[in-house]
Amino acid sequence: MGNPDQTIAERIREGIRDFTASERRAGLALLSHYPMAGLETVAEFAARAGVSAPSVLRFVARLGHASYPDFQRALRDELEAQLKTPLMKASHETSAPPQDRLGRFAAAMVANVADTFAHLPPQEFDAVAALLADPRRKLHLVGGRFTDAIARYAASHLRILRPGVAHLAGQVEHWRDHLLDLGRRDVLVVFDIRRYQENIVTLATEAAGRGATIVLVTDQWLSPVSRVAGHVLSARIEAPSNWDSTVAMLALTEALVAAVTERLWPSAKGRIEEIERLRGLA
Amino acid sequence: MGNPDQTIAERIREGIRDFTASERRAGLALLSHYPMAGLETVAEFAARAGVSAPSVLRFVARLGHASYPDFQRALRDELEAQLKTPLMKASHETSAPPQDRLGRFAAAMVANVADTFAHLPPQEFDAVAALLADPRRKLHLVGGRFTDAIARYAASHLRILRPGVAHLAGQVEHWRDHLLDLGRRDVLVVFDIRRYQENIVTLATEAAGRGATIVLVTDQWLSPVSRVAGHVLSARIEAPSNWDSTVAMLALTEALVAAVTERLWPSAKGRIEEIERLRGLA
DNA sequence: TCCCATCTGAAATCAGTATTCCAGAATTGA
DNA sequence: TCAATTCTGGAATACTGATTTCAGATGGGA
Repeated sequence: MGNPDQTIAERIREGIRDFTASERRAGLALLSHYPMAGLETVAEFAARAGVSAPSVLRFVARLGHASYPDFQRALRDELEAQLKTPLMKASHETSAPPQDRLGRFAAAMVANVADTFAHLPPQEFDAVAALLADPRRKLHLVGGRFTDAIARYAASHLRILRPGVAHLAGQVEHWRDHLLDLGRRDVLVVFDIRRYQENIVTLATEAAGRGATIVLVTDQWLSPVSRVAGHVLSARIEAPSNWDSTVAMLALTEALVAAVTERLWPSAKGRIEEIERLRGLA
Repeated sequence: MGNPDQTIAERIREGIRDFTASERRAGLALLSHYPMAGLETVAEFAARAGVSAPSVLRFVARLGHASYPDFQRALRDELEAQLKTPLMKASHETSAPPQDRLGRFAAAMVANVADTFAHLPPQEFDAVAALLADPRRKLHLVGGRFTDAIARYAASHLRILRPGVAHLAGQVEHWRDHLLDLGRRDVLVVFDIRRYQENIVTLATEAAGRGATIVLVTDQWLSPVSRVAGHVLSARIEAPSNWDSTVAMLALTEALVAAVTERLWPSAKGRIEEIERLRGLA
C-alpha cells in the first residue's frame, strides 16, 4: 500500500530515478495528467504512456500497490481528501455564489465555526474539559430559550461517558430544587447567548454563591453570567438571518465532548458497552 | 453523451424530481459524495446508495449515458477540467496540517459545513422550505437519540413563526397517539443519522402509509427512512472523534429556518411581536 | 377491491479488463 | 564480440464487473 502520508505523485517523483525506462514513461504520463490518467483502464493508461499494459502493472506494483484497482482506490481517496478542502466549494457553484442567500448563509456558518476555534484559548478549553471529565464533580447543564437544545445534547453525551450528569430541563420552578443540592463539588454549565435570560443569570449567581463552579458557554459579547463564571468559552453566533446561529456553539460543545471522551476513554469504554447491552435488552 | 455544457451534478439536481425512487437515491448518493462515488464500480456505488446494481445503471442511462464506463469518462473529464484551474496549488501545499487535536477537529467541522452546503440541491432545499412555510400543513418533528435536540430546536423556532408545529418528544409510546392524526395534510420532519433507529423508521413508514409527506434530514449515507421520504436533505457528520457530529445538520436546519422565516415574514412579524408582548407579561 | 402500469433487484449472462507467461529484444559487463 | 541479465510487450487466461432478463413487488386508478 505504500506510505499513506505521501501522495502518490510524491512517491513517483521520489523514486523515478530507480524505475526502468517504461516505468518512468508511465510515471511521467501519470504526473502530466495527474491523477486522471490513473483512473483510466490499464489499456488506456498504457496507450497514453506509450507502453504496454504489463509495464503499467509493473509500474503500479513498484509503487507498492497490490493491484491496479487498489492503486485506483488510493488515487480516488487522495483526490477526495483534496476536494474536501473548502476552497473547492467556489469552483463547484457555477453561478453567482455569493449572491444567493443560501451561499451567504453557508459562508457565514463556515466563518463562525472557523473564527470560534481560531479565538479559542486552549488553556481555558483544556481546563473546562478536565473539569467535565472529573468524576468527583457532579455536572448540571442548563441553557436558555434556544441554547437549551445544546445543553440537552451535551448532557445526553456526557451521561453516557460518566455518572453524575443532570440536565435542568424546562420548568424554571424545578431549578429551585436543584439549587439546594449545588455545592462546592458541583459544576454548573450554562449556555447563554444574546438576549440573555434573566432567570439564567439569577440561577448562575445563586449557584456561584453556594460555591459551585460555573462554566459559561456564550457568544462573543459575553452573557452577564460571566461575572460569576470560573471559566468562559465564547462562540460566534451572527448569521444573515433574523435569528442568531448556534452552529459554532454546537461545534465548540462537540469539541468539548470529544476532549472529555478522550480523557475518560479507559473508564468510559466499558460503560458504553454496558449501555449498548442494556439498550439491546429494551 | 448528454448536454456537455452542464455538469452531471447539475443534471441530477435538475431532473431529480422525475427520477424513480431508487434512481433518486443513487443521485443523492452521488451528490453527497461527488464525484468520487461515481468513479467506483457499479457494485460499490450501488451499495453506497443502498440500491441494486441495475438501478444504478438505469440511473446512469437516464442521465443520458450510453454505458457506465461512458458515464465515468464524463465524470473524469469534468473533474479534470475543474482541477486544471485553481486548487491544484492549494492541495499541493498542505502546509501545516494541524497536528493538534483541537485544530483537526475544527478543520473537520468547517469542512463538514462547507461540504454540506456545497452538495445541497437547491431545488430540494427550496421545496422543503416551501413545505415548512405552508400554513395549511401541520408540521411534526422528530429526531433520534442525538438528533432529537435538533428537532426540538427547529420546532422551537418554527413554532414562533407559524401555528401547527408539534415536536414528538421522548416517549415512544406517545408517538402512537400522534400517528392517528397524521394524514395527507401533515408533514413529518425526521432527523435521523447513522445507527438509524428502528422505531423512527417504523414511525416514518407508518406515517407515509397514512399519506403524510415525509421530509428527511439525514447523513450522507441516507437513513432507510429515505425510502418513504418525499424530500431528503443530507449533511456531513464525520468527525475525528468517537461521536458523529451534528454541527452541519444544525447548520442546514438553521438555513431552513432562515428560509422559512423569510417566506413567512409578513405574517410572522406580527406574530413575533405578539409573542414578545406575552413573554413580557409573564 | 382488482387490474394495469411501473418499478425493483436476484440471478444469469456477457464483455471487457487485469493479470500472467513467456519468448524475444535490449542492455550490460567482460 | 559474446554471454548474462534485465527489460519489454504479444498473446492466452482468469476474473471481475457491467449488462440483461425476468419474476415479483409496488403503487395508482377505476
